Amino acid sequence: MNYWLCKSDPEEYSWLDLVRDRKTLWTGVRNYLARNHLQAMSPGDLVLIYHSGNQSAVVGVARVSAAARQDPTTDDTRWVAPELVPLIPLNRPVPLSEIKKTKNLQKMVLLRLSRLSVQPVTKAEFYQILKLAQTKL
DNA sequence: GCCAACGTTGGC
DNA sequence: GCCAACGTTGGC
Repeated sequence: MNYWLCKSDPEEYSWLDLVRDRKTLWTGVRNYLARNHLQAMSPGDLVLIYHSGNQSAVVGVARVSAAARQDPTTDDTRWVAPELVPLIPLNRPVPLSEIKKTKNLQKMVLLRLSRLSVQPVTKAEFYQILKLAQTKL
C-alpha cells in the first residue's frame, strides 16, 4: 500500500468533478518523474487530491482503482493514466500554508518540488494530513 | 501580474 | 554534452 498526492487545477478538473464522475482516468500528465509515479501506483493505493491555484489545499482522498494504462488523450505511448475513484472529502481542507507550518510535514515533496504534479507521500505524512483535516478513513 | 523553479529545445 | 533561451507551473 502506497500513498500519493496528485495536483489538479480545480478550474480544469476538481475534486467535485471526480465525485460527480464517480471515477476518472488521471490523464494529461506530461512530465517524466510524475509519469513514473503514475506507473508505480497500484489498485488500493490512497491519493491525496490537491487543488492548485487560488485554493492551494488538499481537499479529498481518492483511491487507485486501476493501474496506469496508455493515456487515451494522446497517441504518444510514453504517457499513461491510472484510474481513480473518490473515497472521502476532507472535513476541513488542509491549505499549503498550514502544511508549511506543520513540523511533521516539512519533508513533504510538495514543499521541495513545487511543480511536480504527482508525488509520493509517506504513510506518516498521509495520516498527519488526515489529522489536520479532522477526517478519518 | 510577477517571479522562482524547473523542464525542454536547439545551437554549437 | 553544455548551456542559453524560452515556456510552463504554481505560489504569492
